[in-house]
Amino acid sequence: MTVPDDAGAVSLTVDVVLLTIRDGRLCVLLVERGIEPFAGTWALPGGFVTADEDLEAAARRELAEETGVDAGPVHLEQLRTYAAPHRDPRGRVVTVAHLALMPDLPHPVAGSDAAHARWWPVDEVLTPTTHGPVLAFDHPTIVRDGVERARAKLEYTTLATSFVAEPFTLGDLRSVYEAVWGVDLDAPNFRRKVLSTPGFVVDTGETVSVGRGKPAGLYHPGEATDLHPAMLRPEPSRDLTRG
Amino acid sequence: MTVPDDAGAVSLTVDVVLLTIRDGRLCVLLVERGIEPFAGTWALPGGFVTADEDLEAAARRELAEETGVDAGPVHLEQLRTYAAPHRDPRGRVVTVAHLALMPDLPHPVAGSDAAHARWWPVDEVLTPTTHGPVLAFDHPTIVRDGVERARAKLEYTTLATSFVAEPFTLGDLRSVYEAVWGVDLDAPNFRRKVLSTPGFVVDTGETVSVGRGKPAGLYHPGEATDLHPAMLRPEPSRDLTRG
DNA sequence: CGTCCAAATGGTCATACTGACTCTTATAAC
DNA sequence: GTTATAAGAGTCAGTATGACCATTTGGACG
Repeated sequence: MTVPDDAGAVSLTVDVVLLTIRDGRLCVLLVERGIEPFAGTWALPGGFVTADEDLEAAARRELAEETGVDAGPVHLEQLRTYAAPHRDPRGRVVTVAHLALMPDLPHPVAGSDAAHARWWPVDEVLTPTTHGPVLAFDHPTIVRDGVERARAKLEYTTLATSFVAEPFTLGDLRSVYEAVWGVDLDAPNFRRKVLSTPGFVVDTGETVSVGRGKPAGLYHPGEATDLHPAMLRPEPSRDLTRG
Repeated sequence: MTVPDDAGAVSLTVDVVLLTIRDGRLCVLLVERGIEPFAGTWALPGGFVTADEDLEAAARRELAEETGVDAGPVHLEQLRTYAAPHRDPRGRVVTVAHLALMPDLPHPVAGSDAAHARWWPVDEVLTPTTHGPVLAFDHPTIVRDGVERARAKLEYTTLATSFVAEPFTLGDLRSVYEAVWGVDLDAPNFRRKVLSTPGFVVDTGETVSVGRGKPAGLYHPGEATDLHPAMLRPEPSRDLTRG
């Protein structure tokens, strides 16, 4: 009782849209390809799924191997599967894209295989520019879908906390929304919304002072995962391509 | 420049969670398996993706072949990919599950291969009962995910119209929400919400009278796809397993 | 044929949430 | 010490919602 060799035969890969926020801009991690096809262009970290490995394990392994990112602390979820017949010139390659979010830690983009990994602002990736990267395969579509998923999930989940290191201030958290959505949010209203959502954040009781301004309270992520009602996303006042 | 035969080699299938509403209950279409593995149990319609076919085409083809459903009018979207290493005893079979919604038309569950297709109320599928079906593979999980996706999308999209034949009354549309969510909605408030959302429905100007009660206005689906703000889902008052 | 019923439709009102805004406080930079 | 900056506290009007009540209308029923 086995599957005929040719029944639905494909090569299966995972790719990871790893997002973080650097200098107030939403950024995606890309790896420069050293081999054909698409040598010299930039691709999402990813690779073939091995024989006895599930998808999430494959995604975390590839993340570690190709970019030196310890996938332990990052949020990882399945995004979508891309299977257009000729998306890969080598043959029928189907990829299960994943979305990963992490804070802007002193990023270990320095591993062995990871020498060619780099953070790119998503606006430079999504809008073709002279100084932006050229993407391999259908990765522009995948990046776009990943970013849109992230934008949507900030509305109705507490996932924004995945973008900041602990502990964080409400200003840090607000900066996440502003960077991902490309809008400016009213600080008092944002504060009211976050604090009125049970379990969104937990007050540590401590404060920090960063440069000018009144010291800010420090928080940890709470137990809540969903926002009811949702955080409303204003129309993009800033240019969304600034990501 | 090809992929080594063994690199990420899997068999790829599509499966479809086709939902409709019959007699006020949310139902899923299942097919009785005639062959091993899982002969005699019930499975989602689906099958292997052919060499030059994309996923959506495969899903529509399988729906037509296995259940006689003309996939033209049904809403179809990718749901999630399931790839646990031993989910299929025949080998490494990965399935891309899809979610499909259709109105309760005089359903053509009568095609050739489709002789073994049947609608099952989702509550009988999700909660093991003596008279409910036994599902093959990891299809219980897939059905659960599909139903949860449908419930969620009714909140923030106009997808409920995919469950009703045109033209429809606001009572028909409200019944969709009530069946999928397992709640009772206030008719005047529901009406206000739907009519105040531009492009949710389009008034035909005609009315119908069905049995008792004041004749109801008839509507077509509008151009809108998203609901802002969302339709709020009350806590399940009715038992959700009645789904 | 008249009455009753059920469902659609048309409203009201209190409450919750949001967006826009002002004001105060506390710290670092100058 | 003064000022710039950001956090934090609070106000107020507009909107959306949930819970109701009232009216309309055609078929069902006697």
